[in-house]
Amino acid sequence: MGKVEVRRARVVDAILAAAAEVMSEGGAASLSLGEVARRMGMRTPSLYGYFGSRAELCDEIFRRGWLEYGRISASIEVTPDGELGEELCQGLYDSVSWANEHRAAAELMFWRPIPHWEPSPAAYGAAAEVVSTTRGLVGKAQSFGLLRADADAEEMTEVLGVLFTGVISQQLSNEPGVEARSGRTSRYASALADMFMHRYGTEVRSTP
Amino acid sequence: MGKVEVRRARVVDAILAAAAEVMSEGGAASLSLGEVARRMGMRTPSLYGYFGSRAELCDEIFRRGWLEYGRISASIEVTPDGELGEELCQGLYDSVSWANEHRAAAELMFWRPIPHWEPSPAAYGAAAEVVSTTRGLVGKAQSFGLLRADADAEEMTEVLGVLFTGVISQQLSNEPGVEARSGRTSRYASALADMFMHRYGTEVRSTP
DNA sequence: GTCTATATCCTGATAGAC
DNA sequence: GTCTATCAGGATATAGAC
Repeated sequence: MGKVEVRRARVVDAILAAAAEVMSEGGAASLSLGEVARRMGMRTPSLYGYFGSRAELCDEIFRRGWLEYGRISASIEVTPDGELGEELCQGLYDSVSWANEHRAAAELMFWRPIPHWEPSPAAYGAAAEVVSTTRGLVGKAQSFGLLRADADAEEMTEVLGVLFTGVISQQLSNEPGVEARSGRTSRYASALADMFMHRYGTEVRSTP
Repeated sequence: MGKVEVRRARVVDAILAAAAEVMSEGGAASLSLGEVARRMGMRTPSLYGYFGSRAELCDEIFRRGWLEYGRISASIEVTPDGELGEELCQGLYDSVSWANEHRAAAELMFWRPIPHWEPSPAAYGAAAEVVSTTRGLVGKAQSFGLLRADADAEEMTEVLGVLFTGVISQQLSNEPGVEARSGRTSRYASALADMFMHRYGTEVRSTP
């Protein structure tokens, strides 16, 4: 990659960061190119040298958001003798924390806050990849005997999707910015993980 | 209530209906008073005779939304010999259907799509009431022996909140308008209900 | 109660000079 | 690449006549 491309990529990063900052403050729909340019010390038309439109900018935030969020999913360690329930609980916490710290991306990823905008098929691919990764982890857990072999892997993946979407949505709408471990999440994260493992796990565990 | 009040209430209803229509089409944040007035055959300033501001209009849609949605929660029948799992599954379907048919209200209720708007404390009371109703149903189910008496009622209520928020969010963001029974919801509604009952129910049931 | 007229400010996007 | 200038339109909200 040549020097110009590096420099260009850096400007793109800066634009995305400024845009995310604006959206985090006033909600995703409050994104305005004028405000982004202002914070960067540029004029609005200059932004069009890097993005074709406001929608393309949203697309890129959405795409990178799923890319980064995917690392959280992937960081759930599935090992033969690990405590899957605790890993899952940790994953819920991490997701909520991530959504707090990346509100702009999270709103675009889990809601549909921008009038007349929806992610392009290309951007949507990044989201699909995360689902696919999750599906892989479920299969792995099954092969290790941590999750019931007779349960439908697709079903478990969908159920996990609902749980993660649920906690993130509640966090963003009810107490944005409140740290996961001190907020409402702490009241149900472990309960959700327990419930999932109780239904789909193989271990018989005592329940209070 | 005098004739003028009746007439006034009817106009208020019509404004709310028009506003909901606009928001349903382009997303909640696409609400514009000009467009509302246009559809009603009025001028924008006339709306200010009924609502003090755009925010107040959102507040009222939010408040009425929770009021109406509360009827779905309340319609989950908890009877001593009823099948609670099936009632819960039906409740999930009904919620998704309701969210589809009342997209404007649902977006305001479960997301935070309008820049710089958040529900007033008064409007939020309607939401709290629904949680309280749910909590009551959980207690009732416990007293009937349908849910474990040794489980925390608050915890179960919170868990249910996450499940309902999760399915509604996924519906609104992934396939708005698609009927619940023919969409993705059909792939996990019963699985979620099963999972909840498996963990918190008293019956021992065979699981495939 | 509803209107016209207006204040004030914002938006995304483009043309073309430098 | 970035700028100035501008287009064409939108928004919420208010003042005051009828």
